[in-house]
Amino acid sequence: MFALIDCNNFYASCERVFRPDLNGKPVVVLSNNDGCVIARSNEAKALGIPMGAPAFEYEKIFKDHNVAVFSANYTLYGDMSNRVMSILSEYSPEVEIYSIDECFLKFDGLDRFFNLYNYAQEIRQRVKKWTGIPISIGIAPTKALSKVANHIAKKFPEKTNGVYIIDSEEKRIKALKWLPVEDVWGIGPRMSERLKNKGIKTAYEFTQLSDEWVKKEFTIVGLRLKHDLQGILTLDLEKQKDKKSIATTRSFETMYTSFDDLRERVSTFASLCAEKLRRQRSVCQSLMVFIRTNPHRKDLPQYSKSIEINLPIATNSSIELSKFAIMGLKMIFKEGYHYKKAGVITYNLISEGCIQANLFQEIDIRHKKLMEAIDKINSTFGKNKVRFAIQDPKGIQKMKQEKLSPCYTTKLSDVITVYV
DNA sequence: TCTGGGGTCCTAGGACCC
DNA sequence: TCTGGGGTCCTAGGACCC
Repeated sequence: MFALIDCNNFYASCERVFRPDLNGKPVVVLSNNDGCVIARSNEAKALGIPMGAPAFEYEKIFKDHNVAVFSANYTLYGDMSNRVMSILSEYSPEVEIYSIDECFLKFDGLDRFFNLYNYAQEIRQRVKKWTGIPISIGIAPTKALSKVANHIAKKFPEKTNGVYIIDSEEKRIKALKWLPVEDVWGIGPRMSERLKNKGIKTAYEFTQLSDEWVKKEFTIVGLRLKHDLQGILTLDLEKQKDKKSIATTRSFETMYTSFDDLRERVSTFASLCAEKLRRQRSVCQSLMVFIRTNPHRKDLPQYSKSIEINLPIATNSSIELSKFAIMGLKMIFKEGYHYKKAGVITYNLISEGCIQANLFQEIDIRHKKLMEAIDKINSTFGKNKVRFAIQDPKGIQKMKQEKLSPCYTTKLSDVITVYV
């Protein structure tokens, strides 16, 4: 059996852990630049605030209903996620961390010794007690079905007490007949539209289609999903693998028109990518730089361009990546536009130990030591303590984050104070 | 005025090989 | 009358996830 554990309204719940006064009240978390709503407490959902809603369109609702609004605090969410995952890992040797707030556990043979429902309730209580984060658990013979079970647990919290198990054919069919096809994991807007055109409305009807048709229309991906939903074990736990691409992209709070401003951003993004590469001990062989104007500003001329660069020698040096990213920027930058977003994406990643030398260029071995020193200093004394002169010279805030909460769990000066 | 960021996998088709 | 057969690799684009 597989269990899918999912944190309820994760980012909103993280904020609430340290603000218990917000329990029972609507809470939303906004994306970078305080742009869109990316997490909502149940109370906020009940107010009709949709996922991805532009914040400025909902300001009145926020105000009228006293909604607690937060800027995304990824440092906090990342740390809380680690805490939750480490607790979950104690309940099974086979774990797949699927996203920041979701985790699959494999319960092989566990049902011979434990009552799975009680076992799952114990997990829920421990995670809640040790971290303050509420979770839901779905258990079923396959991954796709555990997703379905989780959906049910979340939809009917009173009836299920946050745990639902699909352990019989009757329950499987009942669940699939209840689940709208667009809510199936792996069926997105395109697929569900095509299914609806064919008259398919529920997950169950999807599983009644012929293998040939599903494969023809939705490739092997769709077919695997169909089988998994039928209870045929198709999707297994996946091992934590190195990332195949690493990106740093941002929208700006204001629009930039000068090359120098973009150069600062792009070199900072390249350095951030380099840091992430070093953390996973990878080097990249290629990078892409893109810049674009604000597509929502129909009144302004639009421009969007990207360029890919193959590096002569694979690297994770901030200096090298920054140099090539700026080189790319020079080739695509055009005067006269208001730029709103830029990014650097590194790909064709290989392991640090497998760098292929280049006949015409030597690897500067000094970079490796320098990067090690920089990473060490920054991890000991705090982010960005050492950075390149080209980056962020005045330390200007480049993102709108007006409602940022403290880093309660990762910064000593932000630790919560308790008055007795 | 104000609209996020970071990933994965699969396929078709072109270019190339012998 | 009437143009072989069997491969690999790469890339762009599309779909999906959170």
